[in-house]
Amino acid sequence: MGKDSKGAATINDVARLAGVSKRTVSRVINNSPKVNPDTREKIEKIIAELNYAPSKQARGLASSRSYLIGLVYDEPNAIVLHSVQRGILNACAKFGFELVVHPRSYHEDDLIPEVLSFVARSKIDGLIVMPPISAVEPLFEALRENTIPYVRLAAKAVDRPEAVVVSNDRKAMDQVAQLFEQKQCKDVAILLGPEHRLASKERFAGLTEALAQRGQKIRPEFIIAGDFTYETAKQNADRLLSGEVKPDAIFASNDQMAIAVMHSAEDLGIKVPQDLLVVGYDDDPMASRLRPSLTTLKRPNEDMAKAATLKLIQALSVETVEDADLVSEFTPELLQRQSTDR
Amino acid sequence: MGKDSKGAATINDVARLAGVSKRTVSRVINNSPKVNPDTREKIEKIIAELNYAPSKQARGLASSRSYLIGLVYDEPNAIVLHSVQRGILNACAKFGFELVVHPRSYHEDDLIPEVLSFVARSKIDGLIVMPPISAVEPLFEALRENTIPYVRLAAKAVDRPEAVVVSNDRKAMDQVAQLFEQKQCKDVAILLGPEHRLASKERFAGLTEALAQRGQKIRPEFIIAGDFTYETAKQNADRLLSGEVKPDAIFASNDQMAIAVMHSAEDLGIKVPQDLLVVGYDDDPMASRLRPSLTTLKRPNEDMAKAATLKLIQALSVETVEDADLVSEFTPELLQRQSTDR
DNA sequence: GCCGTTTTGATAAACGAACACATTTAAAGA
DNA sequence: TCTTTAAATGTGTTCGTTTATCAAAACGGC
Repeated sequence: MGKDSKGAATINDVARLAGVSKRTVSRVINNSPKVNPDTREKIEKIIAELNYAPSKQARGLASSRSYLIGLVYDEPNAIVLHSVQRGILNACAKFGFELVVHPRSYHEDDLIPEVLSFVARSKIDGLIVMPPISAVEPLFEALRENTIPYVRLAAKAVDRPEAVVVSNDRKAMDQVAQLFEQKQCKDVAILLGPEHRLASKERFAGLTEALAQRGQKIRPEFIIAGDFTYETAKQNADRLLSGEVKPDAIFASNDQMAIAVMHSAEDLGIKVPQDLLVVGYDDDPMASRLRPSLTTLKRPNEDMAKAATLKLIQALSVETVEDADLVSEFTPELLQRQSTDR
Repeated sequence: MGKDSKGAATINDVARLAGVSKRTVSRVINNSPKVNPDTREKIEKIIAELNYAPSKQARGLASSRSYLIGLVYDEPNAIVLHSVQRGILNACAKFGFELVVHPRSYHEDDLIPEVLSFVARSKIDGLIVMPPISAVEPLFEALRENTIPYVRLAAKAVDRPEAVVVSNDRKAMDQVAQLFEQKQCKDVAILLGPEHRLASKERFAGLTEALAQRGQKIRPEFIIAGDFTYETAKQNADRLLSGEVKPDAIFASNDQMAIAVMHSAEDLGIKVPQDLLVVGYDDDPMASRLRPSLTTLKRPNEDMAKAATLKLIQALSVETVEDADLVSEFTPELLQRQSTDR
C-alpha cells in the first residue's frame, strides 16, 4: 500500500490511488454536488481502504473552519453539565465536529476578552453558552461584532430565535402552581437562586403569575433569594418554617435547596407532604431516592443542548440540518413524587 | 495599528512591530532558550498589545502538534467527570492546551479503531483515559503502536510510571479496615461494582488483606458484586441485612450504593451507626447531607487528573514541567462522618 | 584585536487541505 | 460536422506557522 501505518494518508495519496486530481477528492470530501457519481464512489472506496480522514488542522487553515465547537459554562451543577455535554456531542458526532470545553467564571473581569481569545486561539467555529453566562449580554455583543457564531441556552428568549434554545420556565412554573392549587395550598413560598439570575427571575415571575391567575399571591417574606447551595437554603428554610406564619408549599429553585427544605421540615417536626409540599428543580439523581422522594421539574438538558448544537452547525452552514431538529423551546417536565403526594 | 479588528494579527505583524524577524518571534512563542531576555520582553509586549495568539491550526500543521488533549471516558459519575475535567483544564491552561472530550462505551466493539480515528482526525496530541476504559489493555497496545501519547487514571499501576496516575485503593481500604477494627466490627460486608472492574478487584483485595492482617476475614456471602447502581445495591443490601447472620459494617464501592445500604437498614429497623457502620466511596455531594451523614473515601480526582495532564504535557515535551508536579500516586482520604461515628 | 559564544536574520521548504480560476470532456443543438 | 453549453476535473496559489540551513552580527574575555 505504501502509505499506511506511518503517518496517516493524505489527500494526495487518495488522489493518486484513485487516479484523479486532489481537487476532485476535495470535492468528494466536501460533498460538492458536481462530481460524477462513479468518480465519487471510486474515491470513497479508496478513502475507506486507506482509512483516510482529512486533517482538521489543514482544513482549518485553508478554510478557516476548525470543526471545533466550544462550550462555555460556569461550573454549573455537574449533572447538568454532563447532560449538556452529552447532547452536544451527540449532535457533533453526526457532522464531524468535536467539543472543546471552556469553563469560565461569569463574574470575572476579563470574561469577554478571554472568550474571544479562546475562540481566536483555537479557531473555534462557534460557541454554545450555558447559563448563567448566557445572560451576560456584553459578551454576545462582542461575539456578534467579531462575527463569532453562538447559540445560548437560556430560560427565556433572549436573542434571535436561531441563537437561543430556551427552557420555558414560566410554563414549567405554571404546572407547579396548578399542582399547588390542586393540593389546595394556600400559602406558597419560593426559594430562589441569586436575584440577578435570569432563571430566578423567570421562575419567580412564572410562579407569581400562575398563582395570581388562580387568585393567590405570595407573601413578600416568602420570597427568598439564595445562592443555590444547600447550606444557605437550609438556613433560609429554618427561618421560614419556624416563623409565625408558615408556608404550606415551597418551591425551591434546585434540588439541593429542596433537600435543605425537607431537612429543615424534618428538624422542625413538619411533615412532608402532609403539612408541607416541596418541589425542586433539576431532577438530581438523589431526588427520586429521598424519603419522601422529591417532586421536581426536569429540564431536558440533553435535548436542549443537542438542539442548540444543531442550530449552531446549521449556522456554520456546513451541512443542512433537518428542520425538524431545530427546536427552539422546551418545557421542563413536572415529575410528581411523594413530596407532593397527599 | 493597522492590523486589528479584522482578522487576528499574525506572527508577521508581531515581527514587524517588534522590529525583529519572525524567526525570533517564533523562538519566543516556543520558549526557545536562545533568546535575549530583552528581546523576549519586547516581543512579549507587542504580542500582548496586539492580543496576538498563534493559530493553533497553522502551528499544528507545521509542527504536527495540535495543542489538543483528548479525554476518553465511559459515562462515569457526573461528579467525578466534572472534577477530572477541572483538573485537566487547570493543567492545560498553563501550557496553552485545550481539552476535547470524547465519551465512549468501553465495551463497544470498535472502541479501538474509533479512538485511533478520533486522534488522527483531530490530530489530538495525547489522551487522558479514565476508568474503566483505562483498563482496556488492547487499546493501549494500539496507542503505543501508533505512538500516541497517553496517560491513564487507574486504581493500580497498570503501566509505565509515566503513563499512569494511580489512586491507591488498597491503601485507602486499609484505612477503612482500621476504622472497622477500631469500632470493633466483627463481620464486615462489601458491596462492589462489576467483578471484572479493576476498581472492584483492588478495593476487594485491599479490604480483604487489611482485615486479614487484623485477623479477620470476610464471609463469602458478604462479598457482593453489583453494578454501581442504587437499585441493585438496594436489593443486595435488603438481602444482606435480612439474612440470618448480619454484617455489622458494610463498605460500599460508591456512595450511591452506600445510600442504598442506609435505606435498607432504615427499612429493616437497623440503626446506623449503632448496629451497622456504613462507608461509601466518592464523597458525593449528598454524602455529607445524608442523615446520618455518610463516611466515605474521597479520591482526589481533580489532583489526579491534573497530575496526569502534566505528565502528558511533559511527554509531549513541549514544556518542562516541574518535577514536583509529576505525582504518580494518590491515596483517597477517609472522611469520617456520622455513619461510622459511635 | 582576535576568538568563541550567543543572538538574530534571510530564505525557503514543508504541513494538508480549500478554493479561485482554468481547462477538458461530453452532451445537445443546428 | 461544428458550435454551444453544461458538467466534470485539474492547476496552482493560499492559509500561518515551524523548522532547517546557513550566516551575520553583537558581545565579552583575554
